[in-house]
Amino acid sequence: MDGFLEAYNPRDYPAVAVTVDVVALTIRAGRLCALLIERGEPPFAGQRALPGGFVRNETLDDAARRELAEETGLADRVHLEQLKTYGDPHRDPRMRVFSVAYLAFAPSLPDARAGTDASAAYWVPVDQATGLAFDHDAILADGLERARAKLEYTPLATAFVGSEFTITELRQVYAAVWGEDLHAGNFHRKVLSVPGFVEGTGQTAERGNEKGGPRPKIYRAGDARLLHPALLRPTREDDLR
Amino acid sequence: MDGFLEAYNPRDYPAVAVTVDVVALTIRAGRLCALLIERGEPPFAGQRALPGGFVRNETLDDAARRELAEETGLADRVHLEQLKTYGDPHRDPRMRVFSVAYLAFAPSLPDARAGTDASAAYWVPVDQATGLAFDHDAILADGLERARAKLEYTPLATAFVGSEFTITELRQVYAAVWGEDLHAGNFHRKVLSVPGFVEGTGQTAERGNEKGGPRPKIYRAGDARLLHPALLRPTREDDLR
DNA sequence: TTAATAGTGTCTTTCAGACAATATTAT
DNA sequence: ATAATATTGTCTGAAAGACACTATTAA
Repeated sequence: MDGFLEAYNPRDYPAVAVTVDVVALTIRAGRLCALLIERGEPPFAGQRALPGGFVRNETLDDAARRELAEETGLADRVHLEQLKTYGDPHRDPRMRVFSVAYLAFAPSLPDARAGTDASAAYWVPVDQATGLAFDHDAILADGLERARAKLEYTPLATAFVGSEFTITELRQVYAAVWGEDLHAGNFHRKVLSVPGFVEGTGQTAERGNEKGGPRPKIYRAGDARLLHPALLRPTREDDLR
Repeated sequence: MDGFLEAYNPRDYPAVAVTVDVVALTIRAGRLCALLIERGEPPFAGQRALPGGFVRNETLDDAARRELAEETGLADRVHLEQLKTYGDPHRDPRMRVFSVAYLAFAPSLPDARAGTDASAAYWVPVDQATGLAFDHDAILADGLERARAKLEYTPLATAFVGSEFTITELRQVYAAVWGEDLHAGNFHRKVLSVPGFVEGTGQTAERGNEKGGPRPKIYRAGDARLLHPALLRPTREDDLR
């Protein structure tokens, strides 16, 4: 960082731009979905991409929150964290663009709306979110891996459900994000045994499951920031080497 | 990302710069140390800072590796990963500068050398690495927390030692990074029980410890990319809420 | 009545951590 | 000889995962 700025004249260098792109995830109908926009202009016109935009005179966090709000309306109640920065020289064919990617967890939301720039915005199941513009396939993949890992040792699964929820809803979040079913009984006991993960409301749901069964108890998110002990994914040997 | 670039003229916007800054960590004499440079020019002249520099026509990873090599000579055998990007509007008083921070783990190295820009470069114990220029105190703190967490579930402690090492050396890495001693017997058994963490060489050290004791066996890093089960830090209750 | 679910109980295996024991080596 | 260390052994309690069981509710 030293030296160059003293002699730095912006006009001497090729222009660079900095954007934020957001991997926004939610769960709809039991499936993990990502927010995508449809590009109206070249390059990649007509192709899908992650929502994002130019960073203005604001912090990076604020830029990400603003972009997300433009597409979803909702920026409160959404967990947002920085993911990674992508800056390969030719990731954008027009000029050098650095993209600071963010990861967002949203509860089930009304349909997305088109932002100011995008011609359309909608939630897409992540296994169908392929062929994205730029390097957005890779960004999405990194976001998914981060999300899967974060469910293990943080209570962020609660960011995918409403402020009040049942243990079964929470389990369905894990199942959707990890892509595999969890044993209902063991999951139930585990969640209740982790201090601060959830706290009871004393209330019970109006009805049981559509297919029958007792009315479940209703919980709120607790005050834990980390799960201890963690809720580990079933291990796949291949991931380790 | 959509829209603005079509109408984007660099001359219409305040210039921005993108740099990389590196949190390079090593262990010297049993203490965790960070690489710092001394700034020669204002702002923050004479103050210490993280090594870093302007991103050229190269990937971000390459930029970080180049900057690190300028200060340490050594870029091989160094683990390097992206940490986080810092872009608050006024983090640099002169202009808008986005810094992509990297985290590096190096084995014990010869003294650092001054890079092209810096007037001096040296390893400083992390508890004495305070009062840095810009927002580098915060970047260093984020890097340390990442390093501490990574030792738990990855074999990256081996990046701090030579290619051949003893279990005791590995334990001293954990002790230095986590800032607390570990029980020698339990640590020993634990490391050997995690598949792929270390593999024996069949060799034994020339001598035992200076103060006596048997000659320890010598190990190499194994092929695991993740530790399973993980080697968890002693829990501090406060960290959880 | 039937079938599915919420929630609890039990058992086995694994693992972390405390502590002890033994053999080996530098001084 | 002494003292420190490397390595292994033993024990206890926590926790994960498999499985079984009960009570409750929708259809």
